[in-house]
Amino acid sequence: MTLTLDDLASMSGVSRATISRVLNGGSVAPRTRARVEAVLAETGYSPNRAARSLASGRSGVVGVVMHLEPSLLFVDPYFSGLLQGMSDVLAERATGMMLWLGNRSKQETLTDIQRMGLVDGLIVTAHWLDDPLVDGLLASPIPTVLIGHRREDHTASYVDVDNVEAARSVVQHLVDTGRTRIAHISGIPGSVAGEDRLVGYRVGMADAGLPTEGLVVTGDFNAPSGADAVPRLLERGVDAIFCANDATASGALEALQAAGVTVPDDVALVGFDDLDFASRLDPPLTTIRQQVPTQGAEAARALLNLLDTPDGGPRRVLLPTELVIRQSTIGASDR
Amino acid sequence: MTLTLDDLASMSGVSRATISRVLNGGSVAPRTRARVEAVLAETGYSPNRAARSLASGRSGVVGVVMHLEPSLLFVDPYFSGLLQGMSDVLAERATGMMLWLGNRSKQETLTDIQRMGLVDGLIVTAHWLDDPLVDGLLASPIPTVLIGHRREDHTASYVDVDNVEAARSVVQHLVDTGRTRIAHISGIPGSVAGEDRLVGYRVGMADAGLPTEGLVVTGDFNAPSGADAVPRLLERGVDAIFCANDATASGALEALQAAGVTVPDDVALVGFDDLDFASRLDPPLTTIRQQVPTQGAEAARALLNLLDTPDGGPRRVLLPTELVIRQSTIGASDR
DNA sequence: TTGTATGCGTTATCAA
DNA sequence: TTGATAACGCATACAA
Repeated sequence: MTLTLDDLASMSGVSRATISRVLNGGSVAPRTRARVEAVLAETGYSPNRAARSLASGRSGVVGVVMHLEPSLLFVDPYFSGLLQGMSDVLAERATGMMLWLGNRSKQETLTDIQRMGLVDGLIVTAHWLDDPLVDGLLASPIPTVLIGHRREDHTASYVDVDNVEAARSVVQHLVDTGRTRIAHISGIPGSVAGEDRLVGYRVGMADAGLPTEGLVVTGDFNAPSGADAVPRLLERGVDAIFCANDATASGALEALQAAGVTVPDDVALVGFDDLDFASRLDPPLTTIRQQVPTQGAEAARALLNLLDTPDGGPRRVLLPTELVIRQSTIGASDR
Repeated sequence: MTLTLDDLASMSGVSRATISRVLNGGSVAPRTRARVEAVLAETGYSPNRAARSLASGRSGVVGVVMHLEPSLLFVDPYFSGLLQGMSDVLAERATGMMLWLGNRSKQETLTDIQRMGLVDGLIVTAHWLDDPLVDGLLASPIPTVLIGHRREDHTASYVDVDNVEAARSVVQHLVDTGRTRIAHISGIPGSVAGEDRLVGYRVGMADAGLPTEGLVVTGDFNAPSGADAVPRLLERGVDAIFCANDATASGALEALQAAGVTVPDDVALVGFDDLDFASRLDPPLTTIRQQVPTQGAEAARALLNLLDTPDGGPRRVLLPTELVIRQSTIGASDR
């Protein structure tokens, strides 16, 4: 039952090459094409991937490298959102997707992918500014699109959200609602998101002519680091805290309330990510919403693009975000 | 720099065929093998996958199909646990893994996989007793291992946890601690886990000579369905509630406490899954722990096994579970 | 527009 | 134990 081009050729009275042209969109006379397509439909033929790869040098499969704790893959909606977006786009082009998770050493992952030799290109999550795995992948000849970016690298293709602009818009919102002592509990130093959001914060503060001395505390994207930072910030006198993500904000919120501070009356609070729980906090959290599936989709598109026209130079996409204003910054009384 | 067997052949002074034998474990004279392996190591040669697939008919890649509700994708550590277990085992055999998620129609997924034609076998999550996608996959010639099982099918290979025995052991624990009016808030009818756990409940009750009339309420694996069931069960007089999963139990717990019922003094409560939050409820929840990564690993092993010896008949693995006893059934006073 | 012929890099079947 | 050599199924340059 496994048909070959030769079978189809004899069935439709044309040569093998013509069938191939019909399949790959070559130029074929309309009548001939119709006849061949009829046979194609009738037989339900589907080409042998291996033979096609061998002859063409392309596999029709792209790799996705997510070097993270596998336990986070489905727990953190971020990664499943990315996968969702990617697979939608790739499916349109009948392109397969292979997934590498980060449960092995980086070097192993790298050689694995190269030895495997069955991907035409890669999409790689790059959440750390400095990551040997990513450096290795970029150095290899495999066309690669990053999700996140490399600060110093202007040759790599990437898709990222505009963390800087998002953070700046948070600060502006706080300034617009009358806050002046605006603190930032940062993400992990060395992480793309952490550093960019910090930069955006500084830009926003500078734009407003506000000081930042003593108002930045280093966090780690987790709730406890948010809670820890609160006492120090209260000592210094703040009327707003912008946290590097929602988890940090939830920890900060708990600590603020434990200290008898009212949000937002005494201190406004902002997160980043708009995870599910953000709207269910009390008060609901003002935060930044990212279109995560869109990020995955754009990365897939960028890669397909790169594969189609290898000489076109790097693709760089910076996606906008959305400020979601809730009661943690404006309260009921401001309305 | 892309080496072929011919290159290696001339470099090591043997024929192409001999190199291939060295690579694939054929019989080669020790001295010859040593010489070839030296060249292999020196050059860092790695075979062309497409050519290998074409000649051998095998791809060295297995597919993983997780056709689940997108909403579950975001909350359930179950799937990442499975992936983790699988990828560990597959990595040992240098076998690649392709992932299909459930964001497209079942029929599309099915034809996709077949047309793609580059997997040697499949691992498929089968959480519904009746699922056209799974039926289609089983009907196809691709060797397939299910996670979960088909009630009527005795030819399919599968890995599942022993839900029936687990549920029976829950009932026995409740009976052993003096409960007699034991209710069950079930999972979704038609789901493998829901139905098997219900069967185990009935078996346990029958073993203990206890009646079940009016004590089973249909739930849907979510917290609200647990909360909804509680008033009805309290009316009928119960001293224990076994919920089909932890989420249902958390809903039930809230409703019980809202009704002024003390857990476990008045009513004992049991869940299933031992998710993170189960131990953090008040009181901590007695539940069933599954070794999810083990399930994934066993599924991968079963599939590799099936690929190695296709005539060996179906592989069936039923994994044991562990009853985790906490204060929601024994309380502090029972100690 | 179509057909012919060759090559892609392995594996596997024969002989030697 | 080893070496020729024929598949494997398709894409593609070239010729017609």
